Amino acid sequence: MAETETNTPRERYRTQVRTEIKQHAWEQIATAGASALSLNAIAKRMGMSGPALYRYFAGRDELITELIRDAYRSMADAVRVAFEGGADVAETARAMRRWALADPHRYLLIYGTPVPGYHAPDDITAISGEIMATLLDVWSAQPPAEHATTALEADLARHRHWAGEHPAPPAVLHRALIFWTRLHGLLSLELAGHFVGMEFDPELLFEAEVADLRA
Amino acid sequence: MAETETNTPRERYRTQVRTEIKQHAWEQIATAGASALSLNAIAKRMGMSGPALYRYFAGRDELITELIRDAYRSMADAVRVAFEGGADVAETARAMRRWALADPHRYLLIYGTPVPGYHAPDDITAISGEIMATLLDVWSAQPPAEHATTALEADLARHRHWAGEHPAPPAVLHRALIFWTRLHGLLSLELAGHFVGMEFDPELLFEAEVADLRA
DNA sequence: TCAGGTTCGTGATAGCCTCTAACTGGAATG
DNA sequence: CATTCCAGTTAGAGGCTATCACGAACCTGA
Repeated sequence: MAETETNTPRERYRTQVRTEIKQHAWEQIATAGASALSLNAIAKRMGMSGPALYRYFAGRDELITELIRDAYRSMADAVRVAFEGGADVAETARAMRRWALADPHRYLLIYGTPVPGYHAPDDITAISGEIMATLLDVWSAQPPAEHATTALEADLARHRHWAGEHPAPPAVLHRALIFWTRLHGLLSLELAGHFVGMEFDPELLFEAEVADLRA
Repeated sequence: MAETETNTPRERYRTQVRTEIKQHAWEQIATAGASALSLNAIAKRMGMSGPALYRYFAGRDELITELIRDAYRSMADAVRVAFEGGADVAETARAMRRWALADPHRYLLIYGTPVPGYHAPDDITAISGEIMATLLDVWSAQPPAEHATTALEADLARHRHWAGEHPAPPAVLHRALIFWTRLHGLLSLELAGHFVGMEFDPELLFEAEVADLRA
Protein backbone atom coordinates (compact mmCIF):
# COMPACT_ATOMS: atom_id res chain seq x y z
CA MET A 1 0.00 0.00 0.00
CA ALA A 2 3.11 2.18 0.14
CA GLU A 3 3.03 5.03 -2.37
CA THR A 4 6.19 6.92 -3.23
CA GLU A 5 6.57 10.30 -1.53
CA THR A 6 5.79 13.22 -3.81
CA ASN A 7 6.19 16.97 -3.89
CA THR A 8 3.35 18.89 -5.46
CA PRO A 9 -0.03 19.00 -3.71
CA ARG A 10 -1.61 17.73 -6.89
CA GLU A 11 0.47 14.59 -6.86
CA ARG A 12 -0.11 14.12 -3.17
CA TYR A 13 -3.85 14.33 -3.76
CA ARG A 14 -3.51 11.86 -6.60
CA THR A 15 -1.70 9.24 -4.60
CA GLN A 16 -4.05 9.82 -1.70
CA VAL A 17 -7.05 9.02 -3.88
CA ARG A 18 -5.27 6.01 -5.36
CA THR A 19 -4.64 4.47 -1.96
CA GLU A 20 -8.22 5.23 -0.93
CA ILE A 21 -9.45 3.38 -4.01
CA LYS A 22 -7.23 0.43 -3.14
CA GLN A 23 -8.55 0.33 0.41
CA HIS A 24 -12.11 0.15 -0.84
CA ALA A 25 -11.01 -2.51 -3.32
CA TRP A 26 -9.59 -4.68 -0.53
CA GLU A 27 -12.80 -4.34 1.44
CA GLN A 28 -14.80 -5.38 -1.58
CA ILE A 29 -12.54 -8.35 -2.25
CA ALA A 30 -12.90 -9.45 1.36
CA THR A 31 -16.67 -9.41 1.21
CA ALA A 32 -17.43 -10.55 -2.33
CA GLY A 33 -14.22 -11.92 -3.81
CA ALA A 34 -11.86 -10.57 -6.39
CA SER A 35 -14.09 -11.59 -9.27
CA ALA A 36 -16.84 -9.31 -7.97
CA LEU A 37 -14.59 -6.28 -7.65
CA SER A 38 -16.40 -3.36 -9.28
CA LEU A 39 -14.89 0.02 -10.12
CA ASN A 40 -18.38 1.40 -10.30
CA ALA A 41 -19.26 0.31 -6.80
CA ILE A 42 -16.01 1.70 -5.41
CA ALA A 43 -16.67 5.04 -7.10
CA LYS A 44 -20.15 5.25 -5.67
CA ARG A 45 -18.93 4.42 -2.18
CA MET A 46 -16.39 7.21 -2.55
CA GLY A 47 -19.05 9.67 -3.61
CA MET A 48 -17.95 9.95 -7.20
CA SER A 49 -19.52 8.79 -10.39
CA GLY A 50 -18.23 5.78 -12.29
CA PRO A 51 -15.73 6.90 -14.89
CA ALA A 52 -13.88 9.18 -12.46
CA LEU A 53 -11.76 6.24 -11.33
CA TYR A 54 -10.33 5.84 -14.81
CA ARG A 55 -8.25 8.94 -14.05
CA TYR A 56 -6.44 6.85 -11.42
CA PHE A 57 -6.35 3.38 -12.91
CA ALA A 58 -6.39 2.48 -16.59
CA GLY A 59 -9.02 -0.16 -15.81
CA ARG A 60 -10.07 -2.97 -13.57
CA ASP A 61 -7.09 -5.10 -14.55
CA GLU A 62 -4.58 -2.43 -13.62
CA LEU A 63 -6.19 -1.99 -10.22
CA ILE A 64 -6.05 -5.71 -9.54
CA THR A 65 -2.47 -5.90 -10.75
CA GLU A 66 -1.61 -3.10 -8.33
CA LEU A 67 -3.28 -4.99 -5.48
CA ILE A 68 -1.32 -8.11 -6.40
CA ARG A 69 1.88 -6.09 -6.44
CA ASP A 70 1.16 -4.64 -2.99
CA ALA A 71 0.33 -8.09 -1.65
CA TYR A 72 3.57 -9.60 -2.95
CA ARG A 73 5.53 -6.64 -1.61
CA SER A 74 3.93 -7.04 1.81
CA MET A 75 4.66 -10.75 1.91
CA ALA A 76 8.25 -10.36 0.75
CA ASP A 77 8.76 -7.75 3.48
CA ALA A 78 7.19 -9.98 6.12
CA VAL A 79 9.45 -12.89 5.25
CA ARG A 80 12.50 -10.65 5.03
CA VAL A 81 11.76 -9.04 8.38
CA ALA A 82 11.40 -12.47 9.97
CA PHE A 83 14.71 -13.68 8.57
CA GLU A 84 16.60 -10.54 9.53
CA GLY A 85 15.08 -10.74 12.98
CA GLY A 86 16.92 -14.04 13.36
CA ALA A 87 13.97 -16.36 12.72
CA ASP A 88 14.84 -19.97 12.02
CA VAL A 89 12.93 -22.17 9.60
CA ALA A 90 10.08 -22.84 12.01
CA GLU A 91 9.65 -19.21 13.01
CA THR A 92 9.76 -18.09 9.38
CA ALA A 93 7.01 -20.56 8.60
CA ARG A 94 4.94 -19.14 11.45
CA ALA A 95 5.54 -15.62 10.21
CA MET A 96 4.21 -16.62 6.81
CA ARG A 97 1.16 -18.25 8.37
CA ARG A 98 0.47 -15.15 10.46
CA TRP A 99 0.80 -13.00 7.36
CA ALA A 100 -1.64 -15.22 5.47
CA LEU A 101 -4.20 -15.42 8.28
CA ALA A 102 -4.06 -11.66 8.80
CA ASP A 103 -5.79 -11.24 5.43
CA PRO A 104 -6.79 -14.47 3.71
CA HIS A 105 -7.88 -12.77 0.51
CA ARG A 106 -4.53 -11.09 0.14
CA TYR A 107 -2.88 -14.50 0.18
CA LEU A 108 -5.41 -16.01 -2.19
CA LEU A 109 -5.04 -13.09 -4.58
CA ILE A 110 -1.40 -14.10 -4.98
CA TYR A 111 -1.60 -17.87 -4.85
CA GLY A 112 -5.21 -18.59 -5.74
CA THR A 113 -6.76 -19.48 -9.06
CA PRO A 114 -5.13 -17.42 -11.80
CA VAL A 115 -7.02 -15.89 -14.69
CA PRO A 116 -6.01 -17.77 -17.86
CA GLY A 117 -3.91 -15.57 -20.06
CA TYR A 118 -2.92 -13.18 -17.29
CA HIS A 119 0.79 -12.55 -17.14
CA ALA A 120 2.18 -10.69 -14.18
CA PRO A 121 4.49 -7.81 -15.11
CA ASP A 122 8.22 -8.34 -14.59
CA ASP A 123 8.48 -6.30 -11.41
CA ILE A 124 5.97 -8.60 -9.74
CA THR A 125 7.80 -11.78 -10.69
CA ALA A 126 10.91 -10.06 -9.34
CA ILE A 127 9.24 -9.69 -5.93
CA SER A 128 8.24 -13.34 -6.11
CA GLY A 129 11.92 -14.08 -6.69
CA GLU A 130 12.81 -12.00 -3.62
CA ILE A 131 10.64 -14.26 -1.50
CA MET A 132 12.34 -17.38 -2.82
CA ALA A 133 15.73 -15.77 -2.24
CA THR A 134 14.87 -15.09 1.39
CA LEU A 135 13.70 -18.68 1.82
CA LEU A 136 17.06 -19.79 0.46
CA ASP A 137 18.71 -17.52 3.04
CA VAL A 138 16.65 -19.08 5.79
CA TRP A 139 17.53 -22.61 4.75
CA SER A 140 21.19 -21.79 4.18
CA ALA A 141 21.38 -20.98 7.88
CA GLN A 142 19.99 -24.43 8.64
CA PRO A 143 21.28 -26.67 5.84
CA PRO A 144 19.96 -30.24 5.61
CA ALA A 145 22.15 -33.20 6.55
CA GLU A 146 24.54 -34.69 4.00
CA HIS A 147 23.04 -37.30 1.72
CA ALA A 148 23.44 -38.88 -1.70
CA THR A 149 22.41 -36.66 -4.60
CA THR A 150 18.87 -37.34 -5.79
CA ALA A 151 17.45 -37.10 -9.30
CA LEU A 152 15.60 -33.96 -8.30
CA GLU A 153 18.73 -32.33 -6.96
CA ALA A 154 20.57 -33.14 -10.16
CA ASP A 155 17.75 -31.44 -12.05
CA LEU A 156 17.85 -28.45 -9.70
CA ALA A 157 21.61 -28.18 -10.19
CA ARG A 158 20.95 -27.75 -13.90
CA HIS A 159 17.94 -25.45 -13.58
CA ARG A 160 18.90 -23.03 -10.84
CA HIS A 161 18.00 -19.98 -12.87
CA TRP A 162 15.29 -19.02 -10.37
CA ALA A 163 17.80 -18.93 -7.50
CA GLY A 164 19.60 -16.03 -9.17
CA GLU A 165 23.08 -15.48 -7.79
CA HIS A 166 22.32 -17.33 -4.59
CA PRO A 167 25.08 -19.82 -3.76
CA ALA A 168 22.76 -22.35 -2.09
CA PRO A 169 23.53 -25.98 -3.01
CA PRO A 170 20.86 -28.14 -4.68
CA ALA A 171 19.89 -29.73 -1.37
CA VAL A 172 18.96 -26.30 -0.04
CA LEU A 173 17.06 -25.48 -3.23
CA HIS A 174 15.07 -28.66 -2.70
CA ARG A 175 14.44 -27.76 0.93
CA ALA A 176 13.21 -24.27 0.08
CA LEU A 177 10.92 -25.69 -2.59
CA ILE A 178 9.19 -28.19 -0.34
CA PHE A 179 9.02 -25.57 2.40
CA TRP A 180 7.07 -23.46 -0.05
CA THR A 181 4.83 -26.18 -1.48
CA ARG A 182 3.97 -27.78 1.87
CA LEU A 183 3.20 -24.46 3.52
CA HIS A 184 1.14 -23.42 0.55
CA GLY A 185 -0.82 -26.67 0.67
CA LEU A 186 -1.67 -26.15 4.32
CA LEU A 187 -2.38 -22.44 4.10
CA SER A 188 -4.45 -22.47 0.93
CA LEU A 189 -6.66 -25.31 2.15
CA GLU A 190 -7.08 -23.62 5.52
CA LEU A 191 -7.81 -20.18 4.03
CA ALA A 192 -10.17 -21.59 1.43
CA GLY A 193 -12.16 -23.19 4.23
CA HIS A 194 -11.55 -26.81 3.32
CA PHE A 195 -10.81 -27.69 6.93
CA VAL A 196 -13.90 -26.10 8.45
CA GLY A 197 -16.09 -29.20 8.62
CA MET A 198 -13.25 -31.22 10.10
CA GLU A 199 -12.91 -29.46 13.42
CA PHE A 200 -9.29 -30.44 14.10
CA ASP A 201 -6.86 -27.65 14.96
CA PRO A 202 -5.09 -26.44 11.80
CA GLU A 203 -2.31 -24.95 13.89
CA LEU A 204 -1.36 -28.36 15.25
CA LEU A 205 -1.20 -29.77 11.74
CA PHE A 206 0.89 -26.78 10.71
CA GLU A 207 3.29 -27.24 13.62
CA ALA A 208 3.60 -30.94 12.88
CA GLU A 209 4.56 -30.14 9.29
CA VAL A 210 7.03 -27.51 10.41
CA ALA A 211 8.64 -30.01 12.78
CA ASP A 212 8.81 -32.57 9.99
CA LEU A 213 10.43 -30.03 7.70
CA ARG A 214 13.28 -29.42 10.15
CA ALA A 215 14.01 -33.13 10.59
CA MET B 1 -20.99 -35.32 -16.56
CA ALA B 2 -23.14 -38.41 -15.99
CA GLU B 3 -26.85 -37.68 -16.23
CA THR B 4 -29.43 -40.14 -14.94
CA GLU B 5 -31.08 -42.31 -17.57
CA THR B 6 -34.60 -41.18 -18.48
CA ASN B 7 -37.62 -42.44 -20.35
CA THR B 8 -39.51 -39.86 -22.35
CA PRO B 9 -37.89 -38.28 -25.42
CA ARG B 10 -38.57 -34.89 -23.92
CA GLU B 11 -36.54 -35.66 -20.83
CA ARG B 12 -33.82 -37.23 -22.90
CA TYR B 13 -33.62 -34.07 -24.98
CA ARG B 14 -33.54 -32.02 -21.82
CA THR B 15 -30.60 -33.84 -20.28
CA GLN B 16 -28.85 -33.83 -23.63
CA VAL B 17 -29.05 -30.05 -23.78
CA ARG B 18 -27.93 -29.77 -20.17
CA THR B 19 -24.76 -31.74 -20.82
CA GLU B 20 -24.14 -29.75 -23.98
CA ILE B 21 -24.37 -26.55 -21.96
CA LYS B 22 -21.93 -27.96 -19.44
CA GLN B 23 -19.47 -28.91 -22.16
CA HIS B 24 -19.49 -25.37 -23.51
CA ALA B 25 -19.11 -24.10 -19.95
CA TRP B 26 -15.96 -26.19 -19.44
CA GLU B 27 -14.50 -24.87 -22.68
CA GLN B 28 -15.20 -21.34 -21.61
CA ILE B 29 -13.68 -21.89 -18.18
CA ALA B 30 -10.57 -23.34 -19.80
CA THR B 31 -10.07 -20.31 -22.03
CA ALA B 32 -11.22 -17.43 -19.85
CA GLY B 33 -11.56 -18.73 -16.31
CA ALA B 34 -14.57 -19.49 -14.20
CA SER B 35 -15.18 -15.85 -13.35
CA ALA B 36 -15.70 -15.06 -17.02
CA LEU B 37 -18.23 -17.84 -17.56
CA SER B 38 -21.20 -16.32 -19.42
CA LEU B 39 -24.56 -17.97 -19.96
CA ASN B 40 -25.18 -15.53 -22.75
CA ALA B 41 -22.04 -16.50 -24.63
CA ILE B 42 -22.83 -20.20 -24.20
CA ALA B 43 -26.34 -19.66 -25.56
CA LYS B 44 -25.05 -17.81 -28.59
CA ARG B 45 -22.51 -20.51 -29.32
CA MET B 46 -25.32 -23.04 -29.18
CA GLY B 47 -27.40 -21.01 -31.60
CA MET B 48 -30.01 -19.93 -29.08
CA SER B 49 -30.76 -16.59 -27.60
CA GLY B 50 -29.76 -15.75 -24.03
CA PRO B 51 -32.63 -16.48 -21.71
CA ALA B 52 -33.26 -19.90 -23.24
CA LEU B 53 -30.66 -21.40 -20.91
CA TYR B 54 -32.72 -20.46 -17.89
CA ARG B 55 -35.00 -23.36 -18.83
CA TYR B 56 -32.08 -25.66 -17.97
CA PHE B 57 -30.31 -23.93 -15.12
CA ALA B 58 -31.82 -21.59 -12.58
CA GLY B 59 -28.86 -19.26 -13.11
CA ARG B 60 -25.14 -18.93 -13.39
CA ASP B 61 -24.57 -20.12 -9.83
CA GLU B 62 -26.48 -23.32 -10.35
CA LEU B 63 -24.51 -24.11 -13.48
CA ILE B 64 -21.21 -23.58 -11.66
CA THR B 65 -22.39 -25.65 -8.72
CA GLU B 66 -23.23 -28.43 -11.12
CA LEU B 67 -19.77 -28.22 -12.67
CA ILE B 68 -18.21 -28.37 -9.21
CA ARG B 69 -20.33 -31.40 -8.39
CA ASP B 70 -19.25 -33.18 -11.58
CA ALA B 71 -15.62 -32.32 -10.88
CA TYR B 72 -15.75 -33.72 -7.35
CA ARG B 73 -17.56 -36.81 -8.59
CA SER B 74 -14.93 -37.38 -11.24
CA MET B 75 -12.08 -36.98 -8.78
CA ALA B 76 -13.68 -39.24 -6.19
CA ASP B 77 -14.16 -41.89 -8.87
CA ALA B 78 -10.57 -41.55 -10.07
CA VAL B 79 -9.18 -42.03 -6.56
CA ARG B 80 -11.54 -44.90 -5.85
CA VAL B 81 -10.67 -46.66 -9.10
CA ALA B 82 -6.97 -46.31 -8.29
CA PHE B 83 -7.42 -47.78 -4.82
CA GLU B 84 -9.60 -50.65 -5.98
CA GLY B 85 -7.10 -51.37 -8.73
CA GLY B 86 -4.60 -52.10 -5.99
CA ALA B 87 -2.70 -48.82 -6.10
CA ASP B 88 -0.44 -48.12 -3.15
CA VAL B 89 0.11 -44.64 -1.68
CA ALA B 90 2.55 -43.61 -4.39
CA GLU B 91 0.42 -44.83 -7.25
CA THR B 92 -2.68 -43.18 -5.78
CA ALA B 93 -0.78 -39.91 -5.60
CA ARG B 94 0.19 -40.28 -9.26
CA ALA B 95 -3.42 -41.02 -10.19
CA MET B 96 -4.48 -37.80 -8.51
CA ARG B 97 -1.78 -35.85 -10.32
CA ARG B 98 -2.80 -37.34 -13.64
CA TRP B 99 -6.41 -36.44 -12.92
CA ALA B 100 -5.43 -32.87 -12.08
CA LEU B 101 -3.15 -32.39 -15.10
CA ALA B 102 -5.81 -33.81 -17.42
CA ASP B 103 -7.89 -30.69 -16.79
CA PRO B 104 -6.24 -28.06 -14.60
CA HIS B 105 -9.33 -25.87 -14.42
CA ARG B 106 -11.40 -28.74 -13.15
CA TYR B 107 -8.99 -29.13 -10.24
CA LEU B 108 -8.83 -25.40 -9.59
CA LEU B 109 -12.61 -25.15 -9.66
CA ILE B 110 -12.66 -27.48 -6.66
CA TYR B 111 -9.61 -26.39 -4.74
CA GLY B 112 -8.99 -22.87 -6.01
CA THR B 113 -10.04 -19.55 -4.58
CA PRO B 114 -13.57 -19.85 -3.21
CA VAL B 115 -16.21 -17.17 -3.57
CA PRO B 116 -16.82 -15.64 -0.12
CA GLY B 117 -20.21 -16.64 1.14
CA TYR B 118 -20.55 -19.61 -1.18
CA HIS B 119 -21.55 -22.77 0.63
CA ALA B 120 -21.47 -26.03 -1.25
CA PRO B 121 -24.66 -28.10 -0.95
CA ASP B 122 -24.52 -31.13 1.30
CA ASP B 123 -24.24 -33.70 -1.46
CA ILE B 124 -21.03 -32.05 -2.64
CA THR B 125 -19.42 -32.07 0.78
CA ALA B 126 -20.44 -35.73 0.94
CA ILE B 127 -18.39 -36.44 -2.19
CA SER B 128 -15.49 -34.57 -0.65
CA GLY B 129 -15.86 -36.91 2.33
CA GLU B 130 -15.77 -39.90 -0.03
CA ILE B 131 -12.38 -38.77 -1.27
CA MET B 132 -11.02 -38.51 2.26
CA ALA B 133 -12.47 -41.93 3.08
CA THR B 134 -10.66 -43.47 0.13
CA LEU B 135 -7.41 -41.82 1.19
CA LEU B 136 -7.93 -43.40 4.62
CA ASP B 137 -8.40 -46.76 2.89
CA VAL B 138 -5.19 -46.27 0.95
CA TRP B 139 -3.21 -45.40 4.06
CA SER B 140 -4.78 -48.16 6.13
CA ALA B 141 -3.22 -50.63 3.70
CA GLN B 142 0.17 -49.04 4.36
CA PRO B 143 0.01 -47.86 7.98
CA PRO B 144 2.88 -45.71 9.33
CA ALA B 145 5.40 -47.15 11.79
CA GLU B 146 4.66 -47.18 15.51
CA HIS B 147 5.55 -44.01 17.36
CA ALA B 148 4.68 -41.97 20.42
CA THR B 149 1.35 -40.13 20.18
CA THR B 150 1.73 -36.51 19.10
CA ALA B 151 -0.35 -33.50 20.11
CA LEU B 152 -1.91 -33.46 16.65
CA GLU B 153 -2.87 -37.12 16.88
CA ALA B 154 -4.47 -36.53 20.25
CA ASP B 155 -6.49 -33.72 18.66
CA LEU B 156 -7.40 -35.95 15.71
CA ALA B 157 -8.51 -38.67 18.09
CA ARG B 158 -10.99 -36.20 19.57
CA HIS B 159 -12.11 -34.66 16.28
CA ARG B 160 -12.48 -37.60 13.95
CA HIS B 161 -15.97 -36.61 12.83
CA TRP B 162 -14.77 -36.16 9.24
CA ALA B 163 -13.50 -39.74 9.09
CA GLY B 164 -17.07 -41.01 9.49
CA GLU B 165 -17.21 -44.66 10.50
CA HIS B 166 -13.72 -45.36 9.27
CA PRO B 167 -11.71 -47.30 11.88
CA ALA B 168 -8.37 -45.71 10.94
CA PRO B 169 -6.21 -44.81 13.96
CA PRO B 170 -5.10 -41.19 14.51
CA ALA B 171 -1.71 -41.87 12.95
CA VAL B 172 -3.44 -42.84 9.71
CA LEU B 173 -5.70 -39.77 9.90
CA HIS B 174 -2.57 -37.65 10.19
CA ARG B 175 -0.98 -39.45 7.26
CA ALA B 176 -4.03 -38.95 5.04
CA LEU B 177 -4.16 -35.26 5.95
CA ILE B 178 -0.57 -34.50 5.04
CA PHE B 179 -0.92 -36.62 1.92
CA TRP B 180 -3.75 -34.30 0.95
CA THR B 181 -2.11 -31.00 1.93
CA ARG B 182 1.29 -31.79 0.41
CA LEU B 183 -0.18 -33.02 -2.85
CA HIS B 184 -2.45 -30.02 -2.99
CA GLY B 185 0.48 -27.68 -2.43
CA LEU B 186 2.40 -29.21 -5.29
CA LEU B 187 -0.50 -29.53 -7.68
CA SER B 188 -2.07 -26.14 -7.13
CA LEU B 189 1.25 -24.32 -7.55
CA GLU B 190 2.03 -26.35 -10.66
CA LEU B 191 -1.40 -25.89 -12.21
CA ALA B 192 -1.52 -22.19 -11.37
CA GLY B 193 1.74 -21.78 -13.25
CA HIS B 194 3.92 -20.75 -10.33
CA PHE B 195 6.68 -23.13 -11.43
CA VAL B 196 6.84 -21.99 -15.05
CA GLY B 197 9.73 -19.54 -14.74
CA MET B 198 11.72 -22.03 -12.71
CA GLU B 199 12.30 -24.64 -15.36
CA PHE B 200 12.88 -27.58 -13.04
CA ASP B 201 10.84 -30.73 -13.60
CA PRO B 202 7.70 -30.66 -11.42
CA GLU B 203 7.35 -34.41 -11.76
CA LEU B 204 10.70 -34.99 -10.03
CA LEU B 205 9.65 -32.76 -7.16
CA PHE B 206 6.36 -34.62 -6.99
CA GLU B 207 8.08 -38.01 -6.93
CA ALA B 208 10.47 -36.83 -4.24
CA GLU B 209 7.53 -35.76 -2.09
CA VAL B 210 5.74 -39.04 -2.70
CA ALA B 211 8.85 -40.95 -1.67
CA ASP B 212 9.15 -38.82 1.45
CA LEU B 213 5.51 -39.49 2.28
CA ARG B 214 6.07 -43.25 2.27
CA ALA B 215 9.10 -43.05 4.57
C1' DT C 1 -3.03 39.63 -11.81
C1' DC C 2 -4.55 37.11 -15.19
C1' DA C 3 -4.19 34.10 -19.48
C1' DG C 4 -2.69 29.37 -20.55
C1' DG C 5 -2.56 24.68 -20.30
C1' DT C 6 -3.30 20.76 -17.28
C1' DT C 7 -6.03 17.81 -14.67
C1' DC C 8 -10.40 16.32 -12.30
C1' DG C 9 -15.03 14.93 -12.39
C1' DT C 10 -19.34 14.83 -14.94
C1' DG C 11 -23.15 12.96 -18.02
C1' DA C 12 -23.99 10.43 -22.26
C1' DT C 13 -23.27 6.43 -24.66
C1' DA C 14 -21.94 1.70 -26.53
C1' DG C 15 -21.68 -2.89 -25.52
C1' DC C 16 -21.35 -6.53 -22.46
C1' DC C 17 -23.63 -9.25 -18.64
C1' DT C 18 -27.71 -11.65 -15.48
C1' DC C 19 -32.22 -12.44 -14.90
C1' DT C 20 -37.57 -11.63 -15.27
C1' DA C 21 -41.77 -11.41 -17.81
C1' DA C 22 -45.00 -11.88 -21.47
C1' DC C 23 -45.71 -14.22 -25.59
C1' DT C 24 -45.63 -17.83 -29.61
C1' DG C 25 -45.65 -22.06 -31.70
C1' DG C 26 -45.03 -26.90 -31.69
C1' DA C 27 -45.15 -31.32 -29.21
C1' DA C 28 -47.28 -34.59 -26.01
C1' DT C 29 -51.48 -36.07 -23.92
C1' DG C 30 -56.39 -37.06 -23.05
C1' DC D 1 -59.49 -32.84 -31.93
C1' DA D 2 -58.75 -29.94 -27.90
C1' DT D 3 -56.02 -28.95 -24.14
C1' DT D 4 -52.08 -28.66 -21.68
C1' DC D 5 -47.23 -28.26 -21.41
C1' DC D 6 -42.88 -26.54 -22.55
C1' DA D 7 -38.86 -24.77 -25.49
C1' DG D 8 -37.47 -20.68 -27.18
C1' DT D 9 -38.38 -15.96 -28.49
C1' DT D 10 -38.29 -10.72 -27.81
C1' DA D 11 -38.44 -6.79 -24.63
C1' DG D 12 -36.69 -4.73 -20.78
C1' DA D 13 -34.68 -3.55 -16.03
C1' DG D 14 -30.50 -2.97 -13.83
C1' DG D 15 -25.67 -4.02 -13.31
C1' DC D 16 -20.98 -3.78 -15.17
C1' DT D 17 -16.48 -1.87 -18.09
C1' DA D 18 -14.85 1.54 -20.76
C1' DT D 19 -14.68 5.73 -24.03
C1' DC D 20 -15.78 10.36 -25.12
C1' DA D 21 -16.78 15.22 -24.98
C1' DC D 22 -17.55 18.76 -21.95
C1' DG D 23 -17.28 22.13 -17.91
C1' DA D 24 -14.88 23.48 -13.96
C1' DA D 25 -11.19 23.85 -10.93
C1' DC D 26 -6.42 24.26 -10.42
C1' DC D 27 -1.45 25.43 -11.16
C1' DT D 28 1.95 27.97 -13.59
C1' DG D 29 4.42 31.62 -15.79
C1' DA D 30 4.45 36.16 -17.90
